[in-house]
Amino acid sequence: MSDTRRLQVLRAIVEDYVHTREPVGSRALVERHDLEVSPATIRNDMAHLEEEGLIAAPHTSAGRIPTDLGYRRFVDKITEVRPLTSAERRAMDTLLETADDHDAMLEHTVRLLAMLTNQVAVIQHPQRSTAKIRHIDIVSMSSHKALVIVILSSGKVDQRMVTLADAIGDDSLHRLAQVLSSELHQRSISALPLPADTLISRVEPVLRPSMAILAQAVETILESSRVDRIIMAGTANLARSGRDLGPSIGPILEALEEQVVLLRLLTEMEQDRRGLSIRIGHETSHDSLIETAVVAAEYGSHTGAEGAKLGVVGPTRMDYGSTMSAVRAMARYLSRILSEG
Amino acid sequence: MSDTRRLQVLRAIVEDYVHTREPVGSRALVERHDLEVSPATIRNDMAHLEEEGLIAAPHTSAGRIPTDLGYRRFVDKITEVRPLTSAERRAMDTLLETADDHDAMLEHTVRLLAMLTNQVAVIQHPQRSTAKIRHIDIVSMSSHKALVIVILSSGKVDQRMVTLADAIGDDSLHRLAQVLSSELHQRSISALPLPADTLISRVEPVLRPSMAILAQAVETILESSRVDRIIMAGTANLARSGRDLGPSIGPILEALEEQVVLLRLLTEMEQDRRGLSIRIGHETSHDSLIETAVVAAEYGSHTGAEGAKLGVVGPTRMDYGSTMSAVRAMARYLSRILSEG
DNA sequence: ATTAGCACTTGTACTCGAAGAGTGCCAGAG
DNA sequence: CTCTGGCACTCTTCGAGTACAAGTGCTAAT
Repeated sequence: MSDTRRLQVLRAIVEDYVHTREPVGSRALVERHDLEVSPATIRNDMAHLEEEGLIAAPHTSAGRIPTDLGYRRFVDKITEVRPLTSAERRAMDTLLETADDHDAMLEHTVRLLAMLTNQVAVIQHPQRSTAKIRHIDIVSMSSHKALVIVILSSGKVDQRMVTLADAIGDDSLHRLAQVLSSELHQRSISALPLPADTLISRVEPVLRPSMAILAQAVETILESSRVDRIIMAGTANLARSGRDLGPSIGPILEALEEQVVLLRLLTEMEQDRRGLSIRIGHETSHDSLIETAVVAAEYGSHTGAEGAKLGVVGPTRMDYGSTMSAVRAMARYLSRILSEG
Repeated sequence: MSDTRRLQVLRAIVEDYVHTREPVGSRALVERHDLEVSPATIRNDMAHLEEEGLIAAPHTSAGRIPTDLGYRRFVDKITEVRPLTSAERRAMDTLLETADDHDAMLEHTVRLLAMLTNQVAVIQHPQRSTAKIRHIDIVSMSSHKALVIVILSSGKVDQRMVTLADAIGDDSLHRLAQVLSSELHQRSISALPLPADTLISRVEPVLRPSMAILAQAVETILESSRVDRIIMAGTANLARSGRDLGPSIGPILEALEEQVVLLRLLTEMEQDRRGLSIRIGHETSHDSLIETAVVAAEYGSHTGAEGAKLGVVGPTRMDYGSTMSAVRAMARYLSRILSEG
């Protein structure tokens, strides 16, 4: 019992099925690949593979298609990550030039990834739990309204409008900003709650009510800045591969729009030795995603923030080789740019 | 020839078809609506309506369905905008409470609109051509890197990372920010290019190369802040109404992701007397949207910025009455909040 | 202007049968 | 023990044929 040939057969089945989207039979298998044995032999191997739960036959008289488990083994044992083509390299370099601010960077990245893989691409905003406060600004918008702006070490800027207790002049506002900024400088955004009492005691009594409001606003900003968000691109690609995705792509789109689900999934996925995290079919443990696979990789990990991921969501019947390489390359590329910037 | 009855018939056809998604025949028509004439009479009317191009028969022996033109007349002559239900009112009020910053506001709005209408909702970032610069900040990120932050009168905050010509201390950076901020204060963002020479002459020679870079950065920020963007929600709803949208929703999703198309469409749509802009089918003059209709309304127009729109994109076979009312109510509501904030 | 009746058209649903694809198993050869 | 050829069997797919239902357009009568 040639064990290596069985793997070959599995590989051939996955590749053919990914290519043709049709169940693949023993005859076609020996013809398309140069396995130098007869169809009957292949049939025996296929029977074994079926026993192992790696492939399945939709009908008695149809060929076999890989199961989730089959894809899993294919990915684990067989797939080699393909190097990027020069066209893909070039696309990434163009990305660098058009990189504007932090958010635009992520957006361009996710779009490019969607284009490269022809699938839905997602990217997590970097978790900034290790980020620090770099600066705080307050800008008067009208007599009682002001905009509180918090700048983090990661380069991210968050803002929030507040209504002050009293009409406050620009000078006092400036004073308040200075106190906030110097008191909280370099404070980790995960160190909550803020020392509101200290902050308040640092300013003249007349400013104290407003300072309380401002401190509260900063705290709110920090809290919501720890909430992860996901940017998505290429949902149109879902429709194109709709044939693979069961009856309707509606539930999938819903799951994707419901960022919470995807976020949790991305977070709990662990990287394998190749630096990739892959979930296939039921492994996503989410019913709507039962016919999809997620391929993700961490990026920016050496900048201190840990665990932000990017990846793609596609049908389980996808070209894992090129998807994996695209995702990994993208993650590395983005990491490099972020650490340079 | 009772002309008013023909309109009644058209209305009935549209309503039935929207409701049942099936071609509607003369018999069903007289039964479901209490037109007190016989099917034969209705048939005569239908023949007239067909001549006018308002309805069409998919097959000789099927009922009639409205054409784009039919929907158009229905919308123009017949539909009355329905008042909101109390549940909808309540949902909008909840929205107010969760309104955080400017962007979150728009995002919540578009999500709510998607939920209310069960369709894809879109909202244009307000065109800020009339917005003014309120404040400019510069925050040092590392020895040569700094973050330029521009705060606009609309409350929007834009930022951009720059690499300075020389290592510059916090004091000098602060000085540069002060010059920029005071020189450009209240300047309209559409007044480009900036008076770079004046700005540069205001600082000591040693800072001038960096000032040139900063001025350039501010200009870039202003330029890109004039570029409109679209936020979208509810794409999953597209899939659910997929039956109405022809062979595949792929091209539609693509058109929506391609924001440029939608942006131009929204911009050139003109409001009717009811404060609504509607394009039906071919009126969108975009092939991928041939089976969709766009219902939009301007918001925030009395705050000075003109022409920002929000709306929904759905199948031509939609419930125009409630969609129109939801869109209009949402636009008014958002306008009110924006003018208060 | 409206109505009743009727012939005509056409899509839909269903059945039947033939064709094609692929398997599983068995017996035999290396 | 592994591989192979052969063969019966199963099951889906596809086309043709047919009956049926829905709905129209027309004509003649009111």
